[in-house]
Amino acid sequence: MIRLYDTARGEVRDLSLRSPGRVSMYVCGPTVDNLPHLGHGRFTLVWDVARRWFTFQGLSVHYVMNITDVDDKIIARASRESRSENAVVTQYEAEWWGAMDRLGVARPDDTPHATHYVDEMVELIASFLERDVAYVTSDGVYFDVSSVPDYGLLAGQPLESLRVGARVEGNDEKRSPLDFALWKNAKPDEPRWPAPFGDGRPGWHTECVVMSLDLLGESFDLHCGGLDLKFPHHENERAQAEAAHKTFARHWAHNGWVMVGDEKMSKSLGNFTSLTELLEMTDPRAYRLLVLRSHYRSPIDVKPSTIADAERALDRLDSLARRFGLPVLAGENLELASSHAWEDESLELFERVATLMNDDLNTPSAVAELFDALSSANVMADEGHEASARRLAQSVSALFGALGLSLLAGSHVVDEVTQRLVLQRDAARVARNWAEADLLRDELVERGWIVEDGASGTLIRRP
RNA sequence: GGCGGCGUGGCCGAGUGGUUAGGCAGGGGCCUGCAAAGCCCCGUACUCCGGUUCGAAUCCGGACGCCGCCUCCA
Repeated sequence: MIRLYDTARGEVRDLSLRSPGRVSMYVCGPTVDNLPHLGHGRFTLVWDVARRWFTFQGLSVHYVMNITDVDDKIIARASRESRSENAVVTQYEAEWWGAMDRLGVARPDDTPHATHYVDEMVELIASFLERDVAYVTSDGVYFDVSSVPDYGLLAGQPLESLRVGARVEGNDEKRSPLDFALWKNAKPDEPRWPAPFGDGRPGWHTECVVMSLDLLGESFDLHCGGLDLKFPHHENERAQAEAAHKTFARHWAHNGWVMVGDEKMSKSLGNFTSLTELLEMTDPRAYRLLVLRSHYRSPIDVKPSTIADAERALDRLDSLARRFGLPVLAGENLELASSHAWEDESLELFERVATLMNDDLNTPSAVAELFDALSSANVMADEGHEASARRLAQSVSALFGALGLSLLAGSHVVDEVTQRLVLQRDAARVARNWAEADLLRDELVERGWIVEDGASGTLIRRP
């Protein structure tokens, strides 16, 4: 049984699936108006891990993540840069998927785009107008939040208390400051779609209701996103579903923020608030490991010291792969527990990890278990129990693979000169010519290699 | 004003009412020709003050500090 924190209830509870063995997940994706930032990286990693884990456990997962390709910020950038909205969207969506690939985030099964669902949104909005839960103003159509009795469920407060603090701004034709735009009338030179209530474009909150229900159907299992979407975005999705008399998500799950804590550091050393930038300066797996090592609902601090910490921990994992020559797992392929043999220590490890993961995705404790097992495998090997050591190491690798983290033994293209140095050094060592061997090692190090002496001779790898 | 979260050893970061989290860094040792990798050992922790308890970092109350949401945001 998988247990997961449900934001709507404010507690960890059993994941109740619409149909046994199948998980339908909708994750609120990015607006493609800019380069992805660290927060995008975190939420995609968190839900990628969840998806992979569910799959690993034998569940059939339908994973949907939308792309918002119509939005004020997109229009603003297009106008600022004197190009079309489409050019902006095309560029930044490509950047998005490029970053996702580098992060090792598996592609969703469906990636609906808002602009492909405008007709359906218009239809929904029209039905709201008919039913009088929405109203027309001079600049568009607004949803009347007071028409939904339990509005505020996800925010954890009733409508009245939300209203007190809400900052009133802009359009005072709104009946309540909390009412939100379903449709924005087009201004000159803005993208527009025809609608009976005036040409324009959809507001942000409508696309996810329409697309999630279209692709996953009513009463789908899991609706995920960043904590900041809890209110008002998800609240507003819920409100629309309720108003449309549709049963919406069974569970709501939200991941915590990314903090860039040490501002001084980030300013001087590496101010990588851009995910793209981070991925250029570090092994992308380090970010995944950093994310895995804190609970998904906690905030994480991403800064040079925490990244460096993760990189060194990664070294330790990779050295296991080197020692046992483990194959590369994860990546675009989702691992299945059933494709591995679990016995003895491996089975116990698998069960401990599963217990932790199934308890609200306790990745930090699961990772701790895997590090423990890593040590055990090394000890076994040191003591000469090669076969069982290898089995355990393979299980560690498989379980990291289940979390989307590949252990890399590090295969490298070795040029001829380097190869000759390695052979010369081996010869020197056989001849017990240590001075020569050390000189050759220095030379290899200068050429950027890390040199280790293994049972079979000189081993080199890149740092 | 309303709602919510957090405060763990040098750093990151889990967790349970009573027995080692884990990683990184540091110290010592084993192994090694020397290293590296690996292994072993070491150190210290639970913001503060009360309370409940045989026993609390873990429950309750209070204080202090930090943060978030209520507005576009992953």
